[in-house]
Amino acid sequence: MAKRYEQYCPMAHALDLVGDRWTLLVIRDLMHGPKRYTDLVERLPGIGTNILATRLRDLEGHGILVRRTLPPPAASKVYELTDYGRELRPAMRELALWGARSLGPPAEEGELFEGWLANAMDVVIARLAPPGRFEFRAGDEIASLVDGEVVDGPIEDADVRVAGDPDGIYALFVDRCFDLVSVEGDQKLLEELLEVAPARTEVPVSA
Amino acid sequence: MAKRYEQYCPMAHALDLVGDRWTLLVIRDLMHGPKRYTDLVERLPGIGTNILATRLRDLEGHGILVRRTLPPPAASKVYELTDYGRELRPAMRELALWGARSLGPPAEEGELFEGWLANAMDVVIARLAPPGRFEFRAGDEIASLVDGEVVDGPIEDADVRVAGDPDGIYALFVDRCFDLVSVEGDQKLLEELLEVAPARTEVPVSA
DNA sequence: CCGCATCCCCAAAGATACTG
DNA sequence: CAGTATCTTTGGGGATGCGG
Repeated sequence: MAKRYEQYCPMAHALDLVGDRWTLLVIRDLMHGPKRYTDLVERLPGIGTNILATRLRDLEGHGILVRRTLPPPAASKVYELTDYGRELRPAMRELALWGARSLGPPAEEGELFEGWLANAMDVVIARLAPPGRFEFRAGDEIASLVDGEVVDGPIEDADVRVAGDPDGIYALFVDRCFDLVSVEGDQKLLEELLEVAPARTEVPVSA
Repeated sequence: MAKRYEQYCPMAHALDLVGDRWTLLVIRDLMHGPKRYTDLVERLPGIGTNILATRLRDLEGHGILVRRTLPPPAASKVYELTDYGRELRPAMRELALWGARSLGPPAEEGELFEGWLANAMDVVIARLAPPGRFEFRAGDEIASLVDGEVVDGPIEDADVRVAGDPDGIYALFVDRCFDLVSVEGDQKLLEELLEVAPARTEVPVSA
């Protein structure tokens, strides 16, 4: 995993650090907080344990994450982004925002892995979200937004709670269609939130 | 090059489109205008012609670039980004900006390939550049900035012309040190331009 | 269980040669 | 010039094993 691209270019250099297969997805999963090895395996279908181990070692070597042992009685190891690693957020968000344009609603159940809702919300709405406490449920997934920050799982004292299936949540965010979800709480605030979601745009080929 | 990551996530989807090795570098080289096949080979040291051919075919299939035949007498084929492809610019810029933080000055001559200066300038200064016409020479490379837009090669009627070797240009941009370059024209304007360059920041590991 | 290391196999990448 | 064809090498995916 040493240098691949032997040219003087900031982007080539960035790709030397985080351009390997799976690497950005590992970082994505660590963006919302530290995770254990097996948590990462769950969220990265098909990764192969050796690859994950290699990626984690490389990322640690580059100062992008650190390996930490939780205090007893937990005493398990977690991987956590450094500040340097967290500073990849703007780049990842722009990339995901571009990707979101040609990503339709979830096609098969099999595509949905733990954390998908939080990841999607982080891209679509977390940038300019108005202050407030929002909780979203799409099937089994629950993710929340607290003053512009995405957090995994449910929250207390939500201003708005939205529930639906994945398609319904998709329709809500992308088309601002409320027909397939149930909303509880301050609907005005929800509408305000959806204002900040990027508008749907045409792409040449949806593949 | 079909789908690699089988999960519902905007970033995973983006990486399915442009996450293959070399792909973002190909797009980077097309950002400043259409290029021929062999132009790309020159700018991508070590790519292997078959890989480039594959990447170009995939990118065309995804609507990110088009293959165009120039009108006679040139009649050669060029690859050109579509609007959809050009919209990757913000993502690429953020990524390169992050990469620039741990990229030192050029170490060996062998790292410098055609277009490196334009690529670097695009990242470092083109975002918020003040209006004006700037021309930079670093060794053999010449790139210019016209009202915030990077163009390859020299320009007429430059407000400022800067010349030096790669290290000197690096010192100018990163440390705002004028000692290793020669400046001709409106130095005040140049200083104003350098204001927009991101400040040097510490990174945990420079590797 | 969790956190990997090992092994096997195949697919993709690098290098080179060659052709329309 | 713009690729294709071929060959070799490297790296990834999947299963399994194994110490803590």
